[in-house]
Amino acid sequence: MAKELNLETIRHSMAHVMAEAVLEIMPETKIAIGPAIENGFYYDFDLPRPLTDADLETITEHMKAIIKSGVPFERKEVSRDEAKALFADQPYKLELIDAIPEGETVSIYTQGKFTDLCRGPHVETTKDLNAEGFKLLSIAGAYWRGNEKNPMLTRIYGTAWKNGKELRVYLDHLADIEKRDHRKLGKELDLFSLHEEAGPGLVYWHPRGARVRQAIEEFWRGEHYKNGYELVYTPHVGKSWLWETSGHLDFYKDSMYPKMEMDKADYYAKPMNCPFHIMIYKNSKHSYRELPFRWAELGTVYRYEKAGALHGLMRVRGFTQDDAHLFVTPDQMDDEIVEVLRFSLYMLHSFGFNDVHAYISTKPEKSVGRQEDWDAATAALKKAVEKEGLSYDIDEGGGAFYGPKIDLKVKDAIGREWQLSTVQFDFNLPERFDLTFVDKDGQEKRPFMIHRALLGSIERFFGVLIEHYAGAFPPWLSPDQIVIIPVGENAFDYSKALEKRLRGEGFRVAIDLSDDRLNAKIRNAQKLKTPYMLIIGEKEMAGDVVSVRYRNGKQVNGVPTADFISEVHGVIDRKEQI
RNA sequence: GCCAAAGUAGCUCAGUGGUAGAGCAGCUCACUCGUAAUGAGCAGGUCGCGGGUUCGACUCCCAUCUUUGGCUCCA
Repeated sequence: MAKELNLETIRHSMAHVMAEAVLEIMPETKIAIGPAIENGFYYDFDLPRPLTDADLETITEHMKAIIKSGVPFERKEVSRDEAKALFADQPYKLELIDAIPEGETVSIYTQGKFTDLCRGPHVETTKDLNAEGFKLLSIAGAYWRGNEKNPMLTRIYGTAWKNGKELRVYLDHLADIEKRDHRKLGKELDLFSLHEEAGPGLVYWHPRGARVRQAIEEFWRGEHYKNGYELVYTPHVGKSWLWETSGHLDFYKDSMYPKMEMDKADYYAKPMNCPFHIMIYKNSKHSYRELPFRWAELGTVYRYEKAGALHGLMRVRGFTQDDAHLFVTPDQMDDEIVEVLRFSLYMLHSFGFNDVHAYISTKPEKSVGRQEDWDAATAALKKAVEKEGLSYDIDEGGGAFYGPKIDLKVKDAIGREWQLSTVQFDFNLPERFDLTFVDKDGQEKRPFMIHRALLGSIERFFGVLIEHYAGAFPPWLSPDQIVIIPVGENAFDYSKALEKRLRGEGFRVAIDLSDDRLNAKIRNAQKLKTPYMLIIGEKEMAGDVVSVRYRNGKQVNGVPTADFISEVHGVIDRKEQI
């Protein structure tokens, strides 16, 4: 018996076993498709009634029995008509059979009493599956063939592994993901909240969350000045003229907050910052000598995301983009792209993301702009990515209609990918707003426009940071960098003076003057994941020293206060994690 | 928007067709404490919101809002 089994084959076979189990329980079920996916499998069903978690247990029991019965998976090639006869009472399968291209073999797999239309491959017998190596995870809705016009089927997700040990490792990983959930940590660490009664998808930054945001923004602004950007501020609303000209009203009206009527004009909350930066550009005539312009703004935008799409900080209706627009002459394009990319990587690394992968998206079928501009811009993107030595994939035809782009995805501490930076060419807006500059030859020419966001949205980026660090931010980002914990009341005055001294150093300092016992104070500081806890009692007061408890439990006693101060300055300046 | 589940105190959750309960947090009092929860007491809820059924609804039904898991979408 083949022992080197492919996980994908195991998972796909597991999906068939699940379908058999579901049919055993509810024979009138119509089956759709059941592929292997990353970490597991799913199968879509058209069921006679909704499922409950109890059903998952029953299905699991049936699956275990099928696995233990050790029946073989038998492949058979059949004609189209035979297949149709076999699946006469399975409408979804009939549709799939019709979709198989002429000339392609139609194959079916049978295990026990269950036969499925399937290309395979499968394990030899259900004995190759491990009854302890799988778990049904969730029930969800899914459109037949992924089209929202089609009926909604019930999808059961499961995970499957070679054995129970591998399954447990994966389930531990899922538990880790749950522990890092930014919505949970946001509450526990008192960072932010959302209020359904005040409007879904709108974020309230609490003082502790706002401190993190301020640290992010302060760094962001400083680096932008250093890198040749100018910072601008623009309004939050604008007349419909802006969005008619930009084309947003045509394409995205349904995703915009509805209009506000005022003085016989229609105003909209901005879903994008671009037209506003363009207004600044259009405020005067520009010479080639002035370009490039690099204008950045932490611009808050509003988009009416569908109710079901909202998710914590990751998908919201009001958010702040770390946006910038570059207006460049065609011959500045290559250098500017290289610089933007280098800057992006520097920023991502500063926040602790060192595993970055690039995705270049090229011209889609429907697009605006000249072919030679698309070619040049796409070539510039590729060159820049290669120059930075980034690994990349090309998504042919995946660009927006207005220009090619690079997206940067980072891997977090537990290997999940998040898309953060994006650099996009825009051949549309310069045309629509008739942007020009006067070139050397005295002719008016069209500048290139590049949109870019390094962090994406501050809200989402914050969510990613929370999950990446599991709430234990590096000191430069931590809401409280230091908490002072007096052992007893007689150390209160000294502790307050110390707090003042440390604040004077620019540190974010908290002090625990509650009447809790020392143990409880440490526990509370630990739960807030404060990087440095200073225990202050008789010994420390006597010698101008501090006893430092790090949040990892490490403890160093009797550190001269001045030494501690310079240690923390160093860690913050170098943006180190401790 | 679609499918499904959920909504009970600030948080985490129990509970029942006869108008609600715990732990933590909060407040008060006592203890003044040396490395992950000191003890006692008090207070806190029109059980998401609106209808209906019923002698009686937090519980059953309908509608609605929101949240969660997915699907679709994501300029």
